[in-house]
Amino acid sequence: MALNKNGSESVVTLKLVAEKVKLSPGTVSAVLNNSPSAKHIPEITRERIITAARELKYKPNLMARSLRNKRTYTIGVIPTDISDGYGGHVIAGIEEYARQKDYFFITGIHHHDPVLFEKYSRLLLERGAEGVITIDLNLQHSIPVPTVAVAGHRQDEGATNVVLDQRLGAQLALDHLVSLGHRHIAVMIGNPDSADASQRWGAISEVARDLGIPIRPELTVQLAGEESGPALGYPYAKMLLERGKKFTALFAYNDASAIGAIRAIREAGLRVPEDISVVGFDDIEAAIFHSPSLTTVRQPLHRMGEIAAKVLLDRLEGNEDWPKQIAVKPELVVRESTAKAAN
Amino acid sequence: MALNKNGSESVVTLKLVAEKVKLSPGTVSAVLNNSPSAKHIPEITRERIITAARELKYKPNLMARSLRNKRTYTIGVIPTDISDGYGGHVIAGIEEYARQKDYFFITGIHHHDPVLFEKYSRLLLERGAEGVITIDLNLQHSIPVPTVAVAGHRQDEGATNVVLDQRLGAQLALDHLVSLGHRHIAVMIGNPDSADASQRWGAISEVARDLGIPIRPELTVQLAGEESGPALGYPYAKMLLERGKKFTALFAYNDASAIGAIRAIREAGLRVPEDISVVGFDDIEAAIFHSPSLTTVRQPLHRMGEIAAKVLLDRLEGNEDWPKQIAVKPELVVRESTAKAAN
DNA sequence: CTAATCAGGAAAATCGTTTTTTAAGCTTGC
DNA sequence: GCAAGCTTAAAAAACGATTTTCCTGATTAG
Repeated sequence: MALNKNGSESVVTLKLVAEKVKLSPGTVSAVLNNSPSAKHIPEITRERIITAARELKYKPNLMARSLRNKRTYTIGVIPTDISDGYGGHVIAGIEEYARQKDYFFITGIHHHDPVLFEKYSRLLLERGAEGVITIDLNLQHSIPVPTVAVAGHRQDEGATNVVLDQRLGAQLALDHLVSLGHRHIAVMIGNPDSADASQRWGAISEVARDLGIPIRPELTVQLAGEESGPALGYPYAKMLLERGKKFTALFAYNDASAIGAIRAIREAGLRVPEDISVVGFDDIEAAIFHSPSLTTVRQPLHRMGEIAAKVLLDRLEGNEDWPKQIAVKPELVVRESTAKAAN
Repeated sequence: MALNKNGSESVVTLKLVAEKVKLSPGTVSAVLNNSPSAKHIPEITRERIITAARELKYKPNLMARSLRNKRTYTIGVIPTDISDGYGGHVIAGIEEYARQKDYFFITGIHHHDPVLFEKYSRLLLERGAEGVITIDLNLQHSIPVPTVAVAGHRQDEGATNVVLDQRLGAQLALDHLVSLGHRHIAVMIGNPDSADASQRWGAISEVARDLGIPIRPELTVQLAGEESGPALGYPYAKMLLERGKKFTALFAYNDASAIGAIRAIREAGLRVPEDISVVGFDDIEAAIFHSPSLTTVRQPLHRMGEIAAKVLLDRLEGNEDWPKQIAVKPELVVRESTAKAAN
């Protein structure tokens, strides 16, 4: 039964501070919180109280405060995964912002299992979460507290979506390829399960058309199946190559599939980037570790986490005027996997 | 000002349950908690209470309970990083176990900065953390609550270390290399900052000696500096190669440095694994994404997180008989980066 | 001069539990 | 026949903060 050691000294309560300044706890509380009921307390008394509190290192007991205020200062975070190099980055951003604002966060990792999701979201609410952030979730289950979805596209009232500007991502990548002389560009379309797949593909085909190099259907494949990681990209890249249609660049759905595709390209006796340039998406760790290191469209995951936390906390603090959607801008990271078009 | 929606219906308190069964809140509480003071309550009354509570879906308010019990059911987790493919895995394990046991966890990510570490550990205690788990931390700062260190080697009273069995890791990797015919094995020794570096190097040289192929000093390099990721391994592998001493296998400090080393080896005109086999350590995501995919010693990070959580929670529940150290067993994952020795 | 206002702060209520104390109604023992 | 001892449960105190109500002098308005 561990007791509440707060730092080092024994616990100092409001009553203790009150005794020290010979005032009542209520008065001390009012002054410390600058509450309206303290407007008649003269400056000199205020200062006495405040210095006393500082000297004693008074820290309000959060449980007591929560009980009284009916606030828990806790948000729930529901990521698909945390160890996959996506969720972890977003969570790091959330953590940073939330801690700085003196909020807790608690999590439930569901691995895309709807039953677990259901269970954990209930659990988090029971635990007193005042709001929820979901990460990479497409489920349309309405949650009775303010919600922010990172890389989700929720339509329900009460939800804010933090999404990537897919149009810009497509623009950056295709501009880069076109400026290197590529005209025959193959595209891997994401698995329909993946939250961003359809929007990204839409953006890519629009931009390509605008650039005057519409994507030819015979140069596209759509990923499918349960696989994730590079094993996902490999077979589809192989299919693409076996069609025998010529292309000098491949815009993969993400970094993982790009890496799988590079393997397939090499096995077909071609080189990256000399024969085929490859662009990924996300900028996961492996993108820089790989050889050749990947040119890719970076998602500012940490920042997306921060933004999600900021929007949610603002709402919890009473801001009624919250956005339905926030788009963040990706950036292009040019590395070794892209080069001038072969001919 | 979000209120406490717990699930769907309006909040049901102990008093409500008490009214429904026409008993006092105290009695209901005693029965629900099976507390000693309820030992004279007859079975029939108990059942009435319990079914009523179930019907109303009564869930005790955690804040109120914590306030009264001086328990917070919260543990603090202090990782170096969460988005690096190490901390994230460990945390996923902690999360799973803690949630199942109805504990919260809260985090402070310090990125190896001692000032931040100091600040966050204080913060977590102020927040009521009853115990702390550190991840990959070598600092010797004593914390006034029960502590478990994952991949740390703390000597202070009150701390349990959850570590990898480095001896076994070394054994697995070297057995593998030796069985492939390697006799001239180079070793990268970890950065002294890294929690496991010295123990791992100790284990490797012991095992090598036992196998009759002592590691020759001219075939070792020690990593240093602030870099992490493959950029860390690259220059040191280069140095190693430039010495001109022959070796057919390299046991890198970890996967990241292994990947950097492979790059250096290739630039020197050699092939992996045909000319030089490379073994990594950790089994991060990039190990399988890389080409060639890495043979590596896998750390069961998720499991280490679970174990850490279990030990800590057992202690918090009153178990006085806790271990000072728990070693978990790595396993060898053979992939493409190792092959028969060249000659 | 009296009534209303105000300054300054104490006292009490409250949040929802848990735990300790008290108490009423029976039974039992002598 | 009556104190002692069970049963069964209510009542009250406590956890530590916040908020509302109340109180006492002093000041001001009419």
